Amino acid sequence: MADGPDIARVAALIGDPARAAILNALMGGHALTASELAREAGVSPQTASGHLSQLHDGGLLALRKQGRHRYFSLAGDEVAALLEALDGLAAGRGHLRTRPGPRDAALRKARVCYNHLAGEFAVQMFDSLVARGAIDLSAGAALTGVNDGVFGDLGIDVAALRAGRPVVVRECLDWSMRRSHLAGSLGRAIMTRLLELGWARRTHGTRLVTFTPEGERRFCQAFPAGPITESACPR
Amino acid sequence: MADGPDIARVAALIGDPARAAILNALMGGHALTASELAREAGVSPQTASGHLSQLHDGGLLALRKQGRHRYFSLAGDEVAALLEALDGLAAGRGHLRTRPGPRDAALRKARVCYNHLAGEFAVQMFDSLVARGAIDLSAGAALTGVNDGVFGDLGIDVAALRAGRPVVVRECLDWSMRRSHLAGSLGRAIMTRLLELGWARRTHGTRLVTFTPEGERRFCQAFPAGPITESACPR
DNA sequence: GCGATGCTTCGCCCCCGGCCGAAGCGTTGG
DNA sequence: CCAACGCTTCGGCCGGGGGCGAAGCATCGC
Repeated sequence: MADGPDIARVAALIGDPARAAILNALMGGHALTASELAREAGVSPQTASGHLSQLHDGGLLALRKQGRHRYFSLAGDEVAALLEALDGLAAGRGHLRTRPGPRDAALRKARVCYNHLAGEFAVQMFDSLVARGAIDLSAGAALTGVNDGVFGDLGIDVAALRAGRPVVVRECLDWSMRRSHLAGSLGRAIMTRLLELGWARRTHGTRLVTFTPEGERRFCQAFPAGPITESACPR
Repeated sequence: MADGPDIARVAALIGDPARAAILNALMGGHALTASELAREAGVSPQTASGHLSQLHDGGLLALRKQGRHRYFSLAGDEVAALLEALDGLAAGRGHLRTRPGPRDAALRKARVCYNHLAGEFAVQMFDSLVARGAIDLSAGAALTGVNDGVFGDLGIDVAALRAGRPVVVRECLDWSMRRSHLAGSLGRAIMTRLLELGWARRTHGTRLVTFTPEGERRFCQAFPAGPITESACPR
């Protein structure tokens, strides 16, 4: 009667409050040390250490030793995508840890999802890229040649990305919107550039991403919303 | 420190072996009674009853009382999609309950995902529909007008589907392939027709879907693979 | 070398939660 | 009405696993 992969093992890993808090903290994209994660989860360093090795053994976390520190991060895009999906389902079922407030609304607009952008802005960007034919979805997400120089204008070397890794573009189901946004190495590169260009800033220790007025204008210019989509941008 | 939905609650629900077995059984799409699910999970009826109320309270299961039976089914597409995503991650991390065998390969080709088709065939169908412009992904998945009469030929009344429910088309990330396949009420309708037309049959108590030689031919004719996609069909 | 810091391992406590036996409740069928 | 059946609730058992204190290893700075 038991066919298919062992769901329970993975789900049980995420199912502990302390471990879930750790994973949630790592959704911010920054690699964090064991002690930082312990603080984040509200448990002692020993306890956190145990949780971290479980998550590592389970394949959910990547580990990089550096001096006397051990930096943990999510094991990859798929893990982040799964956590987003869980977020979505939990939110839809009313399982909230905090009451929805203004902070929540800001998160829906723009936030970090591991290493790329999520939220209304991210969905608009994804749609815009698809609409202009930069991304082809007819046989899995793939980069086409056409992009009207968007990536070049942003200062992103697409050729270098292609060379670097096989998977450049990947879909990730957004938590708040129920739509795909851009993940993969391209998504990562864009997020990086948005911060470098000063269009948006991150709030430390949070997944929150705040666009400057100027940055928002530029963003909407680079990734215009289609006629159907309700725009995340003013006017 | 706690922002966002309560992931742990949902994950913990799935994280128990008995409950995971129950959910897995319900991925077959059929509504099952409490005792059937108890047998499926290998626990006593009392124990199963407890698990079932937890899953129901948690919003993962839908319940329909009928006489002295209680029929349980998955609460919706999103739950099925989450379970598929978990399957994928677990498989990728080598968390398998059974050794991969011929049965496994058959599951990768075609299987049921709650109420719609999944596997290579399903991905090919999705790609084919996108390529011919029947589904528009530029702003979330939506049905266009164009469909070259495919749906009509299959005996599916698209207008009636539109009227019935708001969401007609939805993406679901495939477990074995890492690509989207078609869910939503349209996906459900197509699955139903495939069985009614006798193109494919289900193996009882499994998620397995087997196409007849004739059915496979017809299917590939109705949903031809693009030039890029490696075809699930012979030749 | 020494101590401080970051992290892990060990040992133990303890509680949460899965599990089943027995009993209770509702429905069906005679 | 009673018996059979499906399912749930209650009570108690028990194991797994999270939690921390204390000690053990590494690494860094001096």
